Amino acid sequence: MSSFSFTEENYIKNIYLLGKSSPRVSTNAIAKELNTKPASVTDMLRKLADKNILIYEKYKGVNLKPLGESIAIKTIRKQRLWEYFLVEKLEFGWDEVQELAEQLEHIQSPKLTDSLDAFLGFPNYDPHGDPIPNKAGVFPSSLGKTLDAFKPGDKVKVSAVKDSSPEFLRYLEKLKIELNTTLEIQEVEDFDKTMTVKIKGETRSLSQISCENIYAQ
Amino acid sequence: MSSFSFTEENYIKNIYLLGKSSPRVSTNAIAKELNTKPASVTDMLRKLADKNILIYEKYKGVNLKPLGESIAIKTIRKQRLWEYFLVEKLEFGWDEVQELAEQLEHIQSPKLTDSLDAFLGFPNYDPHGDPIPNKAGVFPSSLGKTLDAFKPGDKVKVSAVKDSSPEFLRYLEKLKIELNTTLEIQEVEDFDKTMTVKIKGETRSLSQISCENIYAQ
DNA sequence: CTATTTTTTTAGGCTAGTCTAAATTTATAT
DNA sequence: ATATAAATTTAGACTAGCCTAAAAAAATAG
Repeated sequence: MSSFSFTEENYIKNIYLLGKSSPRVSTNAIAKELNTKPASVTDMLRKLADKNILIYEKYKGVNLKPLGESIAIKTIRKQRLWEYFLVEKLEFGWDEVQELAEQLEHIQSPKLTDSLDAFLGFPNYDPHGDPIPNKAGVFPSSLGKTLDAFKPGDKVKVSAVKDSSPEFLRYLEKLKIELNTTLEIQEVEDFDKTMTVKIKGETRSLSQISCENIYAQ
Repeated sequence: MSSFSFTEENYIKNIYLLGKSSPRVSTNAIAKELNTKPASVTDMLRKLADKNILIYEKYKGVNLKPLGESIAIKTIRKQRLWEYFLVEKLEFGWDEVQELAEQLEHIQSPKLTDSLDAFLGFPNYDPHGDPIPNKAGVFPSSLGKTLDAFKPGDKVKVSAVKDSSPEFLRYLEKLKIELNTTLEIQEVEDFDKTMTVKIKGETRSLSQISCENIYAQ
């Protein structure tokens, strides 16, 4: 069981996140993200390449290999579970948990992560709305996108909710929206993004806030 | 706000704990406790002496100064709160939390510690029965001993409770026992350690379990 | 297409914390 | 009290991770 240092995990996680928006991650981008100098990044990239974490070609940027991706996802899972814990259980503000979660995410113990997950009720999203991968490394976003990402004419199936408070769930019940309900999107109001949808034959409107809290595909 | 590294905190905590059983803590004892070599310990002792954490005389061992003690107590507080969390909330066995708590105890955030304390209900003892210092660094044992440690004839004043569940508190209320109530211990049953005590003129009996949950001095 | 700017790498050096091996001090046993 | 053993310190070296300054490569502008 090779294990990775605090610092290595941090590099790997951030390379993964930067990789989402650009195919090759540059030395400078990493340095900026981690508040270090490009020279230090080069050193670390060499090291991580040797460890089979990523593919590194001089002057060409890097890409994670499967091993690197899996470490990144595990780290992200830990980070987001801790953020959820801090906000939901310890009553931190969602804006003050970042730094702290970045310390907690590097605690080494698979059992801890999974116990925490269970204790929190297997949340799908952290307080910032970012998806929390499950134990197997699968992101819930593979459950679909939030409703506001669709457009008139789309016919979609409800796959999950983001806000799972009793209030919201009761509201959905009233609208006759449940898991696997089919929605036909008819119109989106330019002004406030209110959506008109057809649910089981009935026409309803959903506020932007509601749409952001319903996943469909 | 000078802050201390993971490693420094660990040294300080262990020196404090070793200091409980011997007046001067030796280099070898520290090395054994931390699984390092005596030579490494010497280096660190020098450094900590320079930082005003402890008094170090070559070949004579060390003693913490007040600053060192306060850091040690804060670290112990964190460790024991995390152990409590892991056992009570995440359902770890009391025998598997040591190593993990030693990682968690070095997370830097006073707010985290106090929020965790509140979330856990301000426990006085960790799962191993070791006392958890409060925010001010006071150990609950300085609140007195549990009632079962006293003997017939003793006249004591209630200073705290260990179990602070609503059930237990309600039971105490019924017995007219509150903070600072004076108890006169009359008799202790050999068989099951039931105590007969006089409370505000009335004679009552307290089971062993109750006695173990009442602090007095 | 060449000159300049930007990005990246190399070279060499720093600190924290660790180690081994050797030297020194203290403790112990006769 | 002195010889031996045990504890401790010193000296010198190592690794991880970081830095600055300078060199090299790639991108960009005219």
